[in-house]
Amino acid sequence: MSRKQQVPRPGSDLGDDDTGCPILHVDMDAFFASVELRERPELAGAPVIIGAPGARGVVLSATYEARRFGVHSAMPMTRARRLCPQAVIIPPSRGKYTEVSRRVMEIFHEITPEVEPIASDEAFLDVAGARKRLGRPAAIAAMIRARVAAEHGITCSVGVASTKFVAKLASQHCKPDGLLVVPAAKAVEFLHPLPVAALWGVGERTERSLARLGIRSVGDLARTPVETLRRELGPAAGTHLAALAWGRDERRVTPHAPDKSIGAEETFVTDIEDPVRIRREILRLSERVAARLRAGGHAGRTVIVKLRRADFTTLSRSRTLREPTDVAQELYAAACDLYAASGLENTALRLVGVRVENLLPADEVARQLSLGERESGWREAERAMDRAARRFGRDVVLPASLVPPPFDGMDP
DNA sequence: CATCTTTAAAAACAGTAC
DNA sequence: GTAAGTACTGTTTTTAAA
Repeated sequence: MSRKQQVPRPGSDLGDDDTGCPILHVDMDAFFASVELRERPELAGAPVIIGAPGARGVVLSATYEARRFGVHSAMPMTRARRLCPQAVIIPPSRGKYTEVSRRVMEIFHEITPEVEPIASDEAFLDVAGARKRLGRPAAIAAMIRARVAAEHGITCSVGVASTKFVAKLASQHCKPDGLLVVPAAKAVEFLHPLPVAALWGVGERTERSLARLGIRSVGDLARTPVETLRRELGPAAGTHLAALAWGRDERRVTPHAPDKSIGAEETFVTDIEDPVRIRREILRLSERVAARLRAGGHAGRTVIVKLRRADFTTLSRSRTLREPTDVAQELYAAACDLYAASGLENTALRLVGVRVENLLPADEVARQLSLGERESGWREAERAMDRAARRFGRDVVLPASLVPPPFDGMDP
């Protein structure tokens, strides 16, 4: 669900020679909206927006009919409604999209194990090894599109190229419901007319930096000395973009990289100033993060608290623990200290978040702890909570401070 | 003894992606 | 008057160690 604007269609025909183009980028079209439309066929052809209908939400997905009004992903819902008042608004059903995503990815895995998911609605495939069994890359791409449409009732677009980022640009270019091969020999010709913002990694800020240098197209970028780019954008980004501008991209398709951090955050319906309530939210988030750490067999050493003021300015504070943990109470303790030290205990906040980095396998922690140090007992308590939650459902097991007060008819 | 240098790790932040 | 949630990479700054 890229929020970048569609670029104009290519002026020239690139041909369809897929020799040396083993990389596929598959991207569902308006994914969440398309999934919803399967159950609401009467809405086909209508502007539909997926997003929380209440306050403070953003657009998660929009049909092409809605996009014609200027609506796009990540846009504040209030603005989207104003741009397109007649749009049908559907609240998101995360689980549904995850399930469709999983099954679409299964199709990819039938083709090759070389699948790199980028998000629930897109993935890279390296089909070099499937050549003998399934045919040329372009044929495989067409087969994927046909199967996804037939088996799941949604359309997708596929880019075929010799490198990841050109494949990605190709799928963007032919969307929706398209297939585009960018022959290896035509990559530069394809790239140079594109606006720099089309490149993966060039967002709003980078685009503005480049515009100050008079760089608007990828061709402009290619003609700019690497030194200039490195100075302006930093060594890493400068070097990287200079290579991309000439179609050079060494990155391989790499399946399932393990998580490097796990976190949870939430924006309040209305801003909260009361530190007691903030701490209660921090506890909730700590519970969620710890449960996910344990479910994945991780423990983490660095706890990060994210705080966003009413005016949207955001700060983060972090602390590295002596020992990694997967225990909510320990995350909570560290997070509360960080919150207290932030000096924002009497400031209205619109968002808090808790995140854990420096992950490692939890069994190593257990082994280390058995060599001497003893722990608080919270770990076992929380493991018991995990088990109870699996038996009886989430939300039946809560820390006392998160149990809603009983309604006795007297409390307002 | 105090200070300077280099390196490493941690912390804070910025930017980007979907 | 708007602006989710989750996660990654890279940069700058700070702190610690050597």
